[in-house]
Amino acid sequence: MPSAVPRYYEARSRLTELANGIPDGAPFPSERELADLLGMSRTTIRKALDDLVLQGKLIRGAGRQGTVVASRAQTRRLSVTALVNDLVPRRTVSFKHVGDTHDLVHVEWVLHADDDQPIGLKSSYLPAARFRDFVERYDPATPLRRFLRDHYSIRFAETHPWCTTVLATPRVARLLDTRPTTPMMSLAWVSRDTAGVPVERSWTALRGDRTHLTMHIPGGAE
Amino acid sequence: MPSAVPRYYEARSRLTELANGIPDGAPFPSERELADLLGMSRTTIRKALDDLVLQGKLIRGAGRQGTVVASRAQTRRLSVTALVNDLVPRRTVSFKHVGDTHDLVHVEWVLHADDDQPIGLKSSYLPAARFRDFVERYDPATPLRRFLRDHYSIRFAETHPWCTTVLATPRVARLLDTRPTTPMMSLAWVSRDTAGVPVERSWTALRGDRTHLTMHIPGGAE
DNA sequence: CAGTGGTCTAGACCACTCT
DNA sequence: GAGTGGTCTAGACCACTGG
Repeated sequence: MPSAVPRYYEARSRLTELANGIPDGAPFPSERELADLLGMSRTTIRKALDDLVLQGKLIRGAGRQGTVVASRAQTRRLSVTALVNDLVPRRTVSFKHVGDTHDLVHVEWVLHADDDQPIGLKSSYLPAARFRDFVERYDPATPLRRFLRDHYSIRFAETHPWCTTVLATPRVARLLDTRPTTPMMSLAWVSRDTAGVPVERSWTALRGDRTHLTMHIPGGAE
Repeated sequence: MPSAVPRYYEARSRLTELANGIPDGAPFPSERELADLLGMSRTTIRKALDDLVLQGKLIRGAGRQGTVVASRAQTRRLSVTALVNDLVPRRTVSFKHVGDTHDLVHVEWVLHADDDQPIGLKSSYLPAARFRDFVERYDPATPLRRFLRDHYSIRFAETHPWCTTVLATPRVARLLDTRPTTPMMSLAWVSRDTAGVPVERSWTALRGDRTHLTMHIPGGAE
């Protein structure tokens, strides 16, 4: 544990102030300029910038685009219940049988914010034996659980999703147009029918810097 | 966007395999050894190691301690409902009046896993005017909302917590014995009484690599 | 083409901890 | 004292994007 405050902490503070004084969407000084300005190496500046990017304050662009101050209020509020029950994604990534013996159906969606920015990835697995013709019959514009209820008469028991943080894998990062080490929220669950049999297993990765996950706790008792 | 796969991705894959082959708690090779072994610079190795540390697979120790493979199953399942309603933390950090005019009471707890590792920080604010003598009367071993119900006859309406990811601030990192840029889950809520008046505002930061937040979605309808 | 961010190297010094 | 992780530097090359 270092006793003195690292230089990139100081850099981070000063760059945060700097970013706050620059309008949303306006260009941020280049890394080489900042290194010169603060009298630090570009490596140290980059370490400080990494934090601001992870916080969602800055957006780095490729090539001549440079770094830009992020627009505020890009975060989307997303309800856990809606995510599990009746989410309608805008784009389907894949849709096929998987598994060594083709015993699972896999559906994958990219979730978008209102401004069309990709903010998450949802992946669901179903047992193929129980849902014959699923691939042919399913319309991705229908919420998955509603479809299962209406076309396969599934009645769902209560669900217990769990949430944690993960780092974006290279594949997820590519699909969501973000960097491979962006912290993300991971929300996973197993849907069971009223008999307790697993019906669907899903896993969702959400960009932590763009998403607020909302939930519900009943009042009254206790 | 680079076309070729960066070397630290390859390093990360190989180091992940390496870590999986080493027993929990056993020492990991030093960064200089690994740089030599994989034929990469220590900087590149460190970048790969950073990811494994953030994932919770490795733990870095100071001085001669070196890097160590983390023990599995250190993650704690924590229910959102329990966190809001009847959490009993093991240690209280502070407990005082705050605000410019001393109009708020602030209580802060460190949350521990079963093995005494700190995994989170909970911070609650109450209006001092409504809860006179709170500081004198409150016993931190009692769940906050139960105390408010029993001693101030508060009846709570439903609560809507929201969750997102944040980076640990230096202060939080120090309290939780982690590094200042560790990704954490942030869970916040406002408790209201049945009249809709805000009673308590709370904010919880949880180590993402040590915590699974569980929630509940009713079955049946829809 | 010039300038950007992304990656990578080979050094260096420090505070720290174990033996 | 020896070796560790934490920090920092001054360079370098690359793929990419805009004018």
